[in-house]
Amino acid sequence: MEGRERAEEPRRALPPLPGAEPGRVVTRFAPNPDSVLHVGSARAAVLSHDYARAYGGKFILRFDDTDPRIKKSRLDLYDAVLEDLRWLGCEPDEVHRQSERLEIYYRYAEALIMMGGAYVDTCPPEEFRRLVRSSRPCPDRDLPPEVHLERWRRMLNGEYGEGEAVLRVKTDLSHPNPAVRDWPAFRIVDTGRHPHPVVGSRYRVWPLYNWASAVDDHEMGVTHIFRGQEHSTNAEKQRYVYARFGWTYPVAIHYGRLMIEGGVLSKSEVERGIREGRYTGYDDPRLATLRALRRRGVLPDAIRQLIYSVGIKPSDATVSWGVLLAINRKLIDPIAPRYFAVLDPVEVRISGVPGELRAEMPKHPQNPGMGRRSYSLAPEGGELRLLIERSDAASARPGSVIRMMGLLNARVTAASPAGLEAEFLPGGVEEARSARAAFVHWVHPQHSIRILVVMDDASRRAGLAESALSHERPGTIVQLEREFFARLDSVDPDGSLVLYYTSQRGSRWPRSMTAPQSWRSATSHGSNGGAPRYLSSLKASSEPSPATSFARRSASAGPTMLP
RNA sequence: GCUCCGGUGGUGUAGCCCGGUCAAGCAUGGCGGCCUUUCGAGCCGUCGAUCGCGGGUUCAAAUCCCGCCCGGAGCACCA
Repeated sequence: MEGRERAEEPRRALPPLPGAEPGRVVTRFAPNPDSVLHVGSARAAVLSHDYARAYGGKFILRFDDTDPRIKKSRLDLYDAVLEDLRWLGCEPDEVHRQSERLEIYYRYAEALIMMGGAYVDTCPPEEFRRLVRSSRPCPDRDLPPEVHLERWRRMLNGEYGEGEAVLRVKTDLSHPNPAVRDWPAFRIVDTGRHPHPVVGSRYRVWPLYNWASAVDDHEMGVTHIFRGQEHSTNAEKQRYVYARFGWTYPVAIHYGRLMIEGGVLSKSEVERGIREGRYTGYDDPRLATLRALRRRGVLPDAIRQLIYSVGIKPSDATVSWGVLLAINRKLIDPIAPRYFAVLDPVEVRISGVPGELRAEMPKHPQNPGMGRRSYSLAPEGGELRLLIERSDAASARPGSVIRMMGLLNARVTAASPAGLEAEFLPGGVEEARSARAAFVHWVHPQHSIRILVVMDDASRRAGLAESALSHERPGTIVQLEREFFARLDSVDPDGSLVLYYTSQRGSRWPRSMTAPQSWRSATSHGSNGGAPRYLSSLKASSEPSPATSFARRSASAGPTMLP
């Protein structure tokens, strides 16, 4: 692992962990369940989990839910976080909630008070701040431990109101960083008015982050801590507690923020946006939450590889969607079955079709084991009507040859904004090649279903896809050939199959900068300028309501878990 | 303001500790080409950084030293 060989591949493995002994590594992921996980939080989770596994150690999930008031936890989010974590492949060995461990924090507090290492401060906050800024003690500081023990009991008994007393850890009043000087360990919360979602109003004295964290990391035998660099002064604060008790502080590794360019990530912005209805939920495709990425068809391993490649340095990193999606494409390409879909359809009328034609295409060109999709298409009066993409039709010229992939070749005889007329040409792929034909995908009206694609900017595009698509399970990531990857999601109330856009090659943010011109016309309601009557009279499918069977499977399948 | 931390192509990252083989590797992106029944997938090629700026040490600096500039984080009875 050492040596100075050049990296020729993106990092696929973790660098060695400082101070790690095989079998003795304990890590923890400590979120506050006040929102769902996003790519940034995934960084701590993945590193903590993967290092624990790499060294045969233990990975603990600990909910840091000790603020019943400002960063209030929500009961439903404890489960949501665990679900996100499992999806990421980070199954915890133990799960704890700090709100259920208050007695433990109290015990250590008492011990420290008796050692003279902590005191109950009854100075008004402003007064304390004024004193400590000039390195002077609050008068309470030098009272004997017995007095503070007594005050501590009174705190617990509810004899002080909110803000009237706080337990502080004695550190160093001349520490260069005022925040480190005698930092607070416990404060009083009126849980009658602000009940905690787990323990209600059972406790009034609540530990602050540094106390609960310090005690738990020791109690749980944590050896390595991964967290954002905003916690680096906290490590410094906690070292005072460890020194007093004679404990060894874990190896703390701080890293910078990980953001996705243009992806909304801030907890408060996510919460506010959802509340105000600007986002459809935690899984709105514009968000960089894990749930949004999952719904879009981003695999957990893509996120993991991204985190590995960004590494563990303390500076912030803003990666583009392109990088994440490119990693993801490499993973989904081998497993995504191929289907035809036309989002902005125009009609092609092909005359001279000799008889019934059979289209048969592999679901995956490199993986025959995935099966095939096939359709028998009967011409009416020698004429076959197909739908193709408007942009494809626009580049066809009378006289040119067009290849309906997997089906037939035809020579274009007339082209207009309403569509194409063409005449059947015998021959297959070879003939099409030598005629320099344009290879295009198509949909037959009688063998199609309606689809609705939720794009990465949350707009919706309606279209048609070949009917076999309806036999795929929800959660499957497919490639709509020559267009993009998308994840099968659900069935819309109007019967359309709903897909979430995953990505296409070269996609950047904002995508509209690079989108083909044909996309501009179709934004939210699925334009169909060329064949409106045709589309509206279209039957959803010739097959026995595939949408319904899809819906049934969809309902029983539960949350989508990809292999 | 104070305390930490960081600055390599558009973006992310490797190298910096142990100076030369680094006018700098990889990925993404742009461009061009190829492709076995069919794909905006894949493959190949190519474009793009004198390594924040200035000075110093040295035969030699992205790598060591000093100064400056820029950016981030922290400075809560939040986590």
